[in-house]
Amino acid sequence: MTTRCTGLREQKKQATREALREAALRLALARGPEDVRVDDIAEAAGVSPRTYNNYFSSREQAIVAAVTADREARVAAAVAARPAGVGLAEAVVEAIVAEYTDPGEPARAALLLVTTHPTLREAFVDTATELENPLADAITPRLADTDEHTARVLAASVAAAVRVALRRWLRPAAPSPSGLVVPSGSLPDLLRAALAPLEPALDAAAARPHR
Amino acid sequence: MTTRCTGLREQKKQATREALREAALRLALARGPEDVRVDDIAEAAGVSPRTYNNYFSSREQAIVAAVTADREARVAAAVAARPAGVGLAEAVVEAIVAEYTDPGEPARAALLLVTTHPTLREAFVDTATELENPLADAITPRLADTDEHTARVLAASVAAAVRVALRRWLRPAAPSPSGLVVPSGSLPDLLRAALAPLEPALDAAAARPHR
DNA sequence: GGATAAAAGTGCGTGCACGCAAGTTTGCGT
DNA sequence: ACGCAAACTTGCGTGCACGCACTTTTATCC
Repeated sequence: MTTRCTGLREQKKQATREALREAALRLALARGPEDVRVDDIAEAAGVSPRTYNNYFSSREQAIVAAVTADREARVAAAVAARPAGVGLAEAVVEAIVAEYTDPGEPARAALLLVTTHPTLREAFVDTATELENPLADAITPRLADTDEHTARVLAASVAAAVRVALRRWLRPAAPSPSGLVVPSGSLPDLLRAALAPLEPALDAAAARPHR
Repeated sequence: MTTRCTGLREQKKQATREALREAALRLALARGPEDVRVDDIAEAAGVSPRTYNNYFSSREQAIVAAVTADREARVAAAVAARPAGVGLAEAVVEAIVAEYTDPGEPARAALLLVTTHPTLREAFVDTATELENPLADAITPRLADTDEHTARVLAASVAAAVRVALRRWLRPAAPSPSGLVVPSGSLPDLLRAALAPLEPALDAAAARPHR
């Protein structure tokens, strides 16, 4: 055993993880998220309750994971896939926006469930934190000095900005002091707006500034 | 009741909060953090265990709060206090570095306790998140367009960078692939290094770029 | 191919976070 | 000065996260 377990082992692990995610989401959609016990999820997935806890450290995490799937990996892959010529900021922003745009009909109901329930909202926002590591790995080779730590800081900042955007998106139209209620625009717009302030930092650290 | 409760009420609340912090730290220093029960902290502070939970949502949070006190407010105040002429990036960096430098002897033992124990380390790192709101309020008036949301993003990014620096500081000399172990320098240096990549973003958004 | 080590699953016990519905204190209006 | 409403405290009950020790499964090495 050195670095990679490509065998049946990892395969089964992903299978149970997905079974748990799916079971959690299905039950939450059926009875509402508050009336789902951990034991129910475990039983529906065919594992022990203790095993459930080896995969997810909170009930909400399991439900939300069914919606977010492995978004982090896809974002990281998308950033890595962009040609080296394009600016780092643009690459990151587009990768994230693409990943967070409406995934189509099936997930619609699940997303409504998540956005409706406050506890799930917070868990959903927190999933953006998991972007940090994959994103750091993806942007490291694009930096001027291939500095591990700079990449970490930038990735963490991007993740933080995404969280801000998500919170704003989920905040149901806070009344402004001027009396107007801003209807908090579409998620892609909010993401672009939240990431815009970070673009100078990203391009300043990038290998070849985009102009 | 409008906005401020300046009376005896708020005063007592802060008193119990401090009593809980102090009790938690004292007990943790005495027996080690693992052997401190929530009931003990509550009893030592003279409140019910349930009340303890109204102030802190985890045991670690109470212990760590004794070390961090109300650091967030001081950082925000320090940023607000810097003259308007100086660059935003410099103001923020100096305020944070100043706040995270060695506070002197008394807290030394407590900090050792926190850095020693893994569970407390994580809680300690997480306290940096609380910088977000006060910091956002402090930098809002210094922006070119007094945009609430830009300030939020920048503050969240700064907080994220601080967390990265703290994690790196607490990481006990990870062995590098080249065989060398880097002794992970002093905290002020790490903070400056972590915040450096964000400086372009901060100064780009600032009211008057510092040069 | 069987022995052996690593890893995942499981049962149990403990401490804890938190909702809820009282009881108690504080502050304000008249 | 009195009383009322809001804020804080408390006890209780429930579900849950997680450490620990143990069993079962999987991968590797001779």
